[in-house]
Amino acid sequence: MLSKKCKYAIHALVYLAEKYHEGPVHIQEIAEKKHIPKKFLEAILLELRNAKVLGSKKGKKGGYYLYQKPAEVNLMQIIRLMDGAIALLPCVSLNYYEPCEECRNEKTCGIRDAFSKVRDETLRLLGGSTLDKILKREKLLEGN
Amino acid sequence: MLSKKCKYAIHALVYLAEKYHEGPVHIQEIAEKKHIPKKFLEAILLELRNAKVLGSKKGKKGGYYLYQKPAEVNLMQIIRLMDGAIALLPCVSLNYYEPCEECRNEKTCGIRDAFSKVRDETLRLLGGSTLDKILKREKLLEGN
DNA sequence: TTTAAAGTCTATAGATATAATAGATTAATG
DNA sequence: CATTAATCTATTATATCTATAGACTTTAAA
Repeated sequence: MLSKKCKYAIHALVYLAEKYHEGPVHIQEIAEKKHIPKKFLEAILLELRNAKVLGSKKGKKGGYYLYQKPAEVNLMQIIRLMDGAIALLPCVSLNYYEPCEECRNEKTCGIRDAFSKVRDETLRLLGGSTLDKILKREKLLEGN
Repeated sequence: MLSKKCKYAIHALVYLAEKYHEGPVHIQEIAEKKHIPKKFLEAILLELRNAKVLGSKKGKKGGYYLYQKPAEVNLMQIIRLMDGAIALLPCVSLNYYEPCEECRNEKTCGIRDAFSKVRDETLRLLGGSTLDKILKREKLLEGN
């Protein structure tokens, strides 16, 4: 399960993708529209900014904006930033690999195979899910 | 990420699948062979027993054994029992559904689609991964 | 140049979940 | 009936997640 932090991040980013051409958006506005605790959102947006996903501007007329194009930001990136590994086991994780304590020799472990496949499929699907696709889908669904 | 509890459960079950025709196996033995804290394993096996995945026998010559055949127990079941939902979002979970607080109307939420697909693929792969397949794979890998 | 608005940063509190342990009880075997 | 091993209840420890508080910094507009 994704953490709340991660869900908040996704929703905030979708909102900012919607406002992509409208300059910086206040934390306050995002928090209200997406029902996210403001102070918590603050920390999340800051993290996304440090990861160069968002840009920010201080002072009056300040706020946050997408630093990358909506077509260049996908769910895989966001989840990795917020929650870490996407794989279900550390021993099959690409970005957060750690050896398993239980299975002595990884080479003969019969469990890893299924989890590698799950990881591959998950990365494929989440990697292909960009902010602009999510936004297009919302527009489509709202149209009905 | 799976919890330790869940990983312990999988390893213990694979071990019991290996000993499928050898009668009850002591907790102590499983704990030692798989390097799992005995008391923690106790709780795990008990839960699997209550879920009718394992059977048990008390007293001398007692222990735990697979109640179902190794081909009938798969990773999907085990994970659901130990960790709950397999889906990454509660609003796309089949067994542990809960509405999302952030998105007001689920019908027009553009985020859910990718996560439904991830869920489907994950269930397919984990559901097909049975204890006997895992065991066969281990024998195969050890053979090389 | 002052002031208000808005992001930045550090610290921490509270809640929840995870992981592990202890001890008393019950059941089966020989 | 004594021994062995599972069962059950309770508790502790640790870690992570979620959220909040408050002081500081930057910017833009009055």
